[in-house]
Amino acid sequence: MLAKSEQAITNADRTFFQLRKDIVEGIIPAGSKLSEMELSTKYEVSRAVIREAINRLATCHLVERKANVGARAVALSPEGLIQLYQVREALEGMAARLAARYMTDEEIADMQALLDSHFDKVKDGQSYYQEAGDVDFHYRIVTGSKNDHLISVLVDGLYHLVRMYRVQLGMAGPRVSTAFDEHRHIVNAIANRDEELAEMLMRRHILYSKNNIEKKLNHG
Amino acid sequence: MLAKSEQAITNADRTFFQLRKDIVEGIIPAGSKLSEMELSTKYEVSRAVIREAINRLATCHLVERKANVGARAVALSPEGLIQLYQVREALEGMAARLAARYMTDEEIADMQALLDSHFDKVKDGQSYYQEAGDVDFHYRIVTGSKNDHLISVLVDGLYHLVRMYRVQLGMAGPRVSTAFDEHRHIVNAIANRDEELAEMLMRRHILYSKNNIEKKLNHG
DNA sequence: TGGGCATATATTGTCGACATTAGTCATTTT
DNA sequence: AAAATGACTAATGTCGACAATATATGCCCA
Repeated sequence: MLAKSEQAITNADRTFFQLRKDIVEGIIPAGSKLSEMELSTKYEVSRAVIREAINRLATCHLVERKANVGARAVALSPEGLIQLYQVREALEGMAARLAARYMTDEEIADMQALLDSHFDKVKDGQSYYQEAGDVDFHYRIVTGSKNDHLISVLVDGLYHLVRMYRVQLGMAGPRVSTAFDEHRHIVNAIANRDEELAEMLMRRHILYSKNNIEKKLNHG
Repeated sequence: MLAKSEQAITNADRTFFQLRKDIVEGIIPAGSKLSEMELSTKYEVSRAVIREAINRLATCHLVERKANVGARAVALSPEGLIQLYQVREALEGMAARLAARYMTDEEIADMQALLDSHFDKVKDGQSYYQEAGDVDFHYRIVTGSKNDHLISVLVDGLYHLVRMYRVQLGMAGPRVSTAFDEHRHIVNAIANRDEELAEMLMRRHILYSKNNIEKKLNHG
């Protein structure tokens, strides 16, 4: 996996992570109401802690809050998925461009080595590539942009929503080997310091990925 | 001005808006510490309300919070400005593309009328165009994208940081008439439903705008 | 005299109780 | 009978006090 170095210090941190996990994985059903009282007994913390956790989730767009009414876990919808991937395309495209500009030669070499190890696994027929490897790859590109805003919006925000769609729609799909080739091409563009191509390839990659999930959403 | 329909319901809302304004406008100096006790007496609300407001500001990247230590207003830096505009370029470029796809003919006509009225003012030598008109223009494009994530990240997040840089670096600069022409070209591309061109022109527009502020930051 | 450790203080994190608001249901009035 | 109004209930919003943590101060020891 990847070390997101997101370690909980305070109780509110722990509760926030736990709540986020439960929403992303559907333990708390999408669209359901989040009662502060109920959750405070369930997670064995005070209401203030729950409130802070919910507030943080609201800024991640994982829950929607209305004043004096309460908060609900987000509902999944085709429109939401499309909008999500539109933003991903823009931001990760820019991330790839900046990665081609700012990543060190060493970081690029590491990423190439990572892809090689993924290739071995894919070759052996292990197809858990998508969930772990894909995330790892995109994570490295994004952090390689060296842009704190980009990193924050994607890693702290959108990626959890993406995972929520993937988990709750039961993604494991094909597109493993084809996605692998796309990753390889993107890394090559970055290694060549070709910003233009890196951005373009990443945008295409995201578009294909969106179409893939979209297909499942309409059929399943 | 523009009606952001951001109306305060609760005390935490009011305090959040007030605090945000004071940070953006430099009344609370950039980089200074935000003491919860101190602010609770100053704004005449309880610490819980201040805490919630600060938490919200943290997600806007207007303050940085460390557990058990406290929060500080963000510091302005050349790197921060560059990173900010890198994200703007990606997101607003995509917003222009989506606006060309999704805006209604009526919305486009309204925007053209808006530009006409701006043109009259610029022609008369009124140069408060940048602050009010520019914001209004970009706001319409972003909302025209019909993408909630895009709207939220830009309007609730980045734009306040952009304004913070502008205000605290004393922007009023030239680039009024040239920016106006750029706006006109972007609207034309949207009216022609030319997504590709709309995105490209918007990205160029943001780049020029960044270079303009960057120059001031290095000289002033 | 300089560095490390223990104490002291001030700030943040957490909690339970109270105030206020939204939503519901029954009652009343036209 | 339908709509409006009023009280009731259950949730969120707000508060002040207590607990836990980090920083500063001063003491002790090498």
